Formats: sequence, C-alpha cells, structure tokens
Amino acid sequence: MPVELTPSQALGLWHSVTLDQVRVDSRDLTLRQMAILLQIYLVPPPHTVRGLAATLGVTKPVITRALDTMGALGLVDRVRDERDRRNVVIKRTVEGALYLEKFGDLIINQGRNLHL
Amino acid sequence: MPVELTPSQALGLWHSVTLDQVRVDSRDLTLRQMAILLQIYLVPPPHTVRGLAATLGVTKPVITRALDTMGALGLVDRVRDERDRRNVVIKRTVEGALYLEKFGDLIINQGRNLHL
DNA sequence: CACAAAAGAAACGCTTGCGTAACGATCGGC
DNA sequence: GCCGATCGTTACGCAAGCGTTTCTTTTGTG
Repeated sequence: MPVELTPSQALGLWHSVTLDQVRVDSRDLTLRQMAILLQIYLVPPPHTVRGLAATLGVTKPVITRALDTMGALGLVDRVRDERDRRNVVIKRTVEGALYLEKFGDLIINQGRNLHL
Repeated sequence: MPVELTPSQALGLWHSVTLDQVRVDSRDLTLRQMAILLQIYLVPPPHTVRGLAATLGVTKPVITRALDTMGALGLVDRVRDERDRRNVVIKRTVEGALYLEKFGDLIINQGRNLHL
C-alpha cells in the first residue's frame, strides 16, 4: 500500500516534523543515528555492527560510536552473541520503542495537520 | 488536504528516506540545518537570523553558524537589508531549490515504494 | 547629539562525530 | 595446535557544532 504525496506535501511534512523535533527533542540524534535506530526497530533481527555498517554504507566505527551514544541514552542495548563470540547483537529496548512510537505519532499528527 | 498515515507507514517512510539520505548525500546536514533550510524555502520571505532563531527555539549563533555552513555549500545566501542595515535577509539560491526539489522527489519515491 | 536598544557576528572553551589505522578476541580450516 | 581471517572496539588527530559571552554596527528616541 503505497503513500502518494505531492511535492508540497512531501516537503511540507518533512518541514513540520523536523521543526517540531528541533523544538522538542533535546537528544538531537544525527541523521545517521536516526537511520540506525529505525533500521534496528523496523527490520527483523538480528542486527550486527557489520550488518548495519553495510546497510548504511558507512564504516564500522561509525556504528560503534552511534551505539555508544544511543546506548547511553537507553535507546538500544548490546549483547555478545554466545554462538559466535566475535559478534555483538544489538537489542531493542522499551525506551527505544517508546521513543520511536512517539516519533511516529509526531509524523502522523503533522501529516494530518498539513493544510497546503 | 491532510495526509493520513498509519504508524507503520509513518516510520517506514522516515526509515527509507533517512537511509537513502545517509547513503547518498555527503553534505550530511544536521537536523537543525535541515529545519532552517526548509523554513527558508517553504515559508514566504523575508527571513532574518532573529526570526529563524525564534521559530526554531534556538539562539542566534546557532542560526549564524548554520547559515555559514549552508552558505558555503551554496544552499542559501545572505544579503544586508538596506532599509535597516542591522538586519540580514536570507535569500534562496538555485542550488538550494534544486537540493530540496531532489529531496522532495526522494520522499515521494520512497513513499510510493512503501509496501508494508 | 548622546545613548540605550537591537541585530548579527565573532570569540571562547567544550563536546561530539569523523575517517583512518591499529588492536585484542574469537573463529575455522589445515 | 597454528594461523590467517573476521568482528567489534579503541586510539588518534581533526573538523564542526554547541552555549555563553562579548563586540560592532546601526537604529531611533530623548
């Protein structure tokens, strides 16, 4: 089920959501961090550092650093893979799920309020 | 004309657009910079540093720095207001308009490709 | 004309993210 | 058991953004 948007709607939606996010959220995730977070929560696990790096097209330290930051914020968690102890499996958290749920609501509401 | 989205559609759209943006765009604007850019191009002029700061809920130096960066990228331009020379009027550029046009296309296409 | 107010920029020290390169831990094949 | 390959992290120097404070220019008002 596709979403059909006009150029005005597309940019207007992005505008209002971005604006609201800047005004409200002190955490201020970077674009990369946001992409990683959404990937973790919207794509079926397991997620690894290597996998995320490949998906985003960035180097592994970028992922490590983003996980450090978002881990400190409680948005994600890291667990060593016991079957292959070289791997780290990235886990979702309740707080992270809540964060994205609120963010989704923000998008929906701003979309609803679009009057162009 | 509102845009009605389900939670899956809202986050899915954000996911795919963010992912694509990370992969493709080396400029890597911050959330604040993006909000400023969209404000300049979607809201009727004139735009001033002070006005943008108030709209975004940030301090003036944040706006000055963002304009420095985006000015260097050619996305916006600054012109002294001749009627009150204390003010600076922020101008749109062809390159900035093109940038947002491409970004809008990206959103539209990712929305169209959403199959949940 | 003096002087406070206003707008934007510059200065300051700090934090955070970046890319590259090096590192320790772990695995699998021989 | 060794040894190259793989995985994630750490280290390093650098660039960029942050908040606060200070400065410069310009305005308008007494």
